[in-house]
Amino acid sequence: MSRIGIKDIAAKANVSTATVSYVLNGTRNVKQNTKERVLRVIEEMNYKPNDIAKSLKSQRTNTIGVIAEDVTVFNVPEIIDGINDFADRHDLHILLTNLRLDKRIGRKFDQVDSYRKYMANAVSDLLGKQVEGIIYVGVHPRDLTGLVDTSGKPIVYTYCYTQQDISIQYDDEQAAFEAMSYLISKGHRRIAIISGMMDSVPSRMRFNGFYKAVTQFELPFDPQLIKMGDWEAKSGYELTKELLALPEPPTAVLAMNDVMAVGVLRAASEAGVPIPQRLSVIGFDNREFSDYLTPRITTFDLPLHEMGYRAMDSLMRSIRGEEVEQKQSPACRLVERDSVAPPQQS
Amino acid sequence: MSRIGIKDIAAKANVSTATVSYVLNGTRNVKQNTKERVLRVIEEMNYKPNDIAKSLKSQRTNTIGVIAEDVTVFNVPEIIDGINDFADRHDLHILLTNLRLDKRIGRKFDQVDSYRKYMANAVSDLLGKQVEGIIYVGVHPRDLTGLVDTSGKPIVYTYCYTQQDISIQYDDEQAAFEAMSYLISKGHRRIAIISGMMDSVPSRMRFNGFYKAVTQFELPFDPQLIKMGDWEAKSGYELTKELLALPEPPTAVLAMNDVMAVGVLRAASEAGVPIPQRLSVIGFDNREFSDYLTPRITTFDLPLHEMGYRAMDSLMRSIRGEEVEQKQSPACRLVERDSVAPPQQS
DNA sequence: CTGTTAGCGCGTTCAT
DNA sequence: ATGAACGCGCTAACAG
Repeated sequence: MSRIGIKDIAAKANVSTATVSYVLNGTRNVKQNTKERVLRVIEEMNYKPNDIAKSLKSQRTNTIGVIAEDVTVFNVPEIIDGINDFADRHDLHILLTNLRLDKRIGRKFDQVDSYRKYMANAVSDLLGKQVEGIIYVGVHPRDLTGLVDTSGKPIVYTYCYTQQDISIQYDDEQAAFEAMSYLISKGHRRIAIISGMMDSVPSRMRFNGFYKAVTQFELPFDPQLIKMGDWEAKSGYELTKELLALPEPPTAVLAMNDVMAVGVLRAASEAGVPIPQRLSVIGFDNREFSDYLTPRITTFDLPLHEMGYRAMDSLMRSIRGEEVEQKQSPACRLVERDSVAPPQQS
Repeated sequence: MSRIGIKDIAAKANVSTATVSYVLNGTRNVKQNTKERVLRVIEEMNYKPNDIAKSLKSQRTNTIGVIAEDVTVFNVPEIIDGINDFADRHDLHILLTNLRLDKRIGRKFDQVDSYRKYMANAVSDLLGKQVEGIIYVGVHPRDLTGLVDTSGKPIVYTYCYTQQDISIQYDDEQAAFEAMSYLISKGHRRIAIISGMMDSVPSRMRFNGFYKAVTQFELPFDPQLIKMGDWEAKSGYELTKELLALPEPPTAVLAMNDVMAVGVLRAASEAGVPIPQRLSVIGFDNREFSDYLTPRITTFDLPLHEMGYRAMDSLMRSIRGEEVEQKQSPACRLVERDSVAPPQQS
């Protein structure tokens, strides 16, 4: 199946290749007569121009490289969807590199050396393919400064960030503050928090939001209500058992992700503590399952699609040489369900 | 800007471009001396060959087009991960097209005309980019015969199929049969099934597996135990209420997906029927949340990674002109958890 | 055996 | 409306 080229068309239509090119791209006026003839031949021969050759001359590939740390982690597909949404509207193509970090190194993000080479290879491949820019999609918000060298090509980070590039990451602190405000508006004063690990930036930022609410609303600050988890259900379970064993247990728990909220539910159920009547729970991430649990848990939805879309938008602006805001933080959105109620009068 | 080309290297190293090319590709012997000099200059100038130009000449892009019906649907990321796994090992690149069907048309897969144009565009774009083959990743197993024309380029379907191309789809019938065998081995004889909609091929195949077990193990066939759901939790909930209201309710329920199993759990809980003591439940898909529910539900894991990996393997064989099995059906795997127990003696 | 020259792949675009 | 140069790297043919 030797592909038919522009010169086959030119020959059959009795014109030069230049004319065919002009007809195809509307780059210049062509007599209606010949134009139609050319178009007809193109149709007949089912001709498709070769974008590779076109790119070589035009120096444009209309292709963006996307490096995803791991497409199987829950936040990534929605971000890619946002990227595609933008790409569709602007006739851009996506060259996807999946680092498969979760499969290859698990959660050991601190062991940078174990994946630095994957990143370098990915970038190198993408640059070789002449992508016009790169979007880096993390699986865990963290500082990646100095890890990736794109030799000058624009790059935008999302779900992570660096000190010197454009990055898009939702506002952790604001979301935690809003969660607290919501619980407080329902009448809660004794609110516990189950955080992620404190070596994680979002953990600390969400804790800041928590603490800001504590001071701003003048809640009693009780260190016993502050528990450090590890993002997994089991830690939510165990820390909730501790909380419920307190002489004066909290009336509400803010879990920093929905997975740990699962543990909260389990511990409460085992202890015979009904949710939300005696304990309110609020999660984070709006994972699909948060709607399947009993009770359905109130949580925060992440602006993942928007992050992908804005990453593309920012990248394209950057490619065009426009000024782009370095840090963008779209807001999370409260999803009210059944796991929060006013505290019981006692 | 990586404006530097092979001739810049050649100039600086005082050799011809041919020599540089030979050094880079090891296509011919080059004197150790000059080779080192060239390599040094390449290093110094941080030169990266332009794959676009290379592809134009070599007629090979090492790029595979992947068309995903919707990357945000649960089965797709794992399949893509399998595709990437293979691609990594064979130095292939992935040009990803996300049709976004779930967002654009929802579940109305029968309305082919509403998305035929998206498919055609996707294929056309990919062919223009000179991909060496295409993998089509569905979100719902169904027959796509006649929808996609790749003008001769190899294509492999996964999580769906056509009458004339290679396709990889797990074995629905076998899985349903195994689910039944498992329940029967636990002592169940009165087993209900909550199917998906019967206009769906996998529904019918799983039903075949169910029925095969009924006859093979000589179970009483009671049409009241056969319920048709619509894949959503609500239908699982309502149909289970009907089942529990039966004069002689089933001791086990086979739900054709985990989402409907959520409904089963809810209905049982409301009716005060403990699971698994008085009702065993088995799901399908091994969705993440199936491990977070109470009780954790027993289900079937789908070989998604393997499907992606094998799709790539088959595609590459096909590209090389080798004979490839047209239909491949990797097996699903039982995941034993807490929602199945022997039936209560009554 | 090592290195060079020149044409090619495929479409774009300038000068004629 | 056309011929021919061009983009960038590969490679056949040729020279030393």
